[in-house]
Amino acid sequence: MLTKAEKTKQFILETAMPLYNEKGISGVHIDDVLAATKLTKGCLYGHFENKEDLSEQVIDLSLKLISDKIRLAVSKGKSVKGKIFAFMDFYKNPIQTQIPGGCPIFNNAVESDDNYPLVKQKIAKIFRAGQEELTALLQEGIDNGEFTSKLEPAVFAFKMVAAIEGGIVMCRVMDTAKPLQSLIKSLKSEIDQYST
Amino acid sequence: MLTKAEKTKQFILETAMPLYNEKGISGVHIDDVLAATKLTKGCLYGHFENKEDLSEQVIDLSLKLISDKIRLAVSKGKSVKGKIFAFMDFYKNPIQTQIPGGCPIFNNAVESDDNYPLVKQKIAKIFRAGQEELTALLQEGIDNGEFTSKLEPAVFAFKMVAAIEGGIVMCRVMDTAKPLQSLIKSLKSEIDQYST
DNA sequence: GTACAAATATACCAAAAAGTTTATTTTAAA
DNA sequence: TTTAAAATAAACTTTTTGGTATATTTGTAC
Repeated sequence: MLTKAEKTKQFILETAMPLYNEKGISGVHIDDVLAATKLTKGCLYGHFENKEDLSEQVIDLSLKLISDKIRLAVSKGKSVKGKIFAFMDFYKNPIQTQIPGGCPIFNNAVESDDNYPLVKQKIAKIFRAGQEELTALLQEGIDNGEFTSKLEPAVFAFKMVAAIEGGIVMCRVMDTAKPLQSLIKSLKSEIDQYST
Repeated sequence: MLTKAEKTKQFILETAMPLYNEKGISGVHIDDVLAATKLTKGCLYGHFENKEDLSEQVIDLSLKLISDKIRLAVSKGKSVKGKIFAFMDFYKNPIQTQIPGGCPIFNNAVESDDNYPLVKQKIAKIFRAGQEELTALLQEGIDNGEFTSKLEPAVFAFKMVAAIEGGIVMCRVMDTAKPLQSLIKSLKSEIDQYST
């Protein structure tokens, strides 16, 4: 069981998470976190060394959370095609995202690439691992006969993730989920064309 | 001819542009702009009311600049297909972007969607106009017989922009241009499949 | 039930960042 | 060529933000 201190720390991290996802690292101030948690400075600094420490742990948590959820969603698919479709469906709603503010992987990617090399490296690792897993999954689909060998696993994996992540941002800005939903339909029908 | 004051203002805007594109609105400080321009506060505040004023004008300039460049690139295409390919090729290098730091439309989209409603609305307008133009262009290709009517203009327009913009971010974080280049190749071959 | 950990309240400090002021110097427009 | 505009230098103010300190209160683990 979690001790009071551990619970409070978790609470801070979870409460700060959407703030960071919405405002970005340089957009979040300690006072924002205090206001959101209704805790005092003394308490917060009892759990975190400084803002950098807090930021790092918040981001780590949001990245872990989203990664776990994606993996879980994908694992529910019965076939390779089912898993790929589950991946796409995971991103169906770009307005109400799992963590408010959009996809934390992508948001952090944009903010970190020129400013936070450590975060950037973490995101790069996630993207690379994700691409490898999706590529391997698609390859498995070819190997087990679900897809024709015309499907290029690495190319499709990249196109799918790039289009969905890009689509989320565009939809969020335009305040409509429709284009992303059409996009997912289109990606699915691409997959269907490669299906045997 | 531009007066000295106008030249200086332009110089400030142009010098600040890559800073804003790399660090974002909340990541840029007046001192950063002063350091980059080697001008003094007195001078800068002689040309801009405050940081908000500066930020707005810098962003407006970067959005105008990139929009103009895209339009120019597209206009060089001889056919509809040529224009679409020119659009894709415009984004061929995600590491060395037109304005250092990636695509300003997209960067601002990510930062503004939860924080800067005015910027968000400007970006939304650009996305909507861009989608309309690309959709119309693709429709023109169907109408003039370049493409088969199997091509869905609006869906493809969205997929193309979303995938390219998402691909830029992913490539920048992973420090490689290759996946985006493969993606563009793949989008071109999609177009070729719809070509008559 | 109490002792210790956790959190509060409050005040404070330091640094960063935004913005102002003014006297002086430079420079380019008329 | 001279005068008005533009830029500098430098000091200063204000506000915001991050962080510290401590005495006191609350709450919970044992």
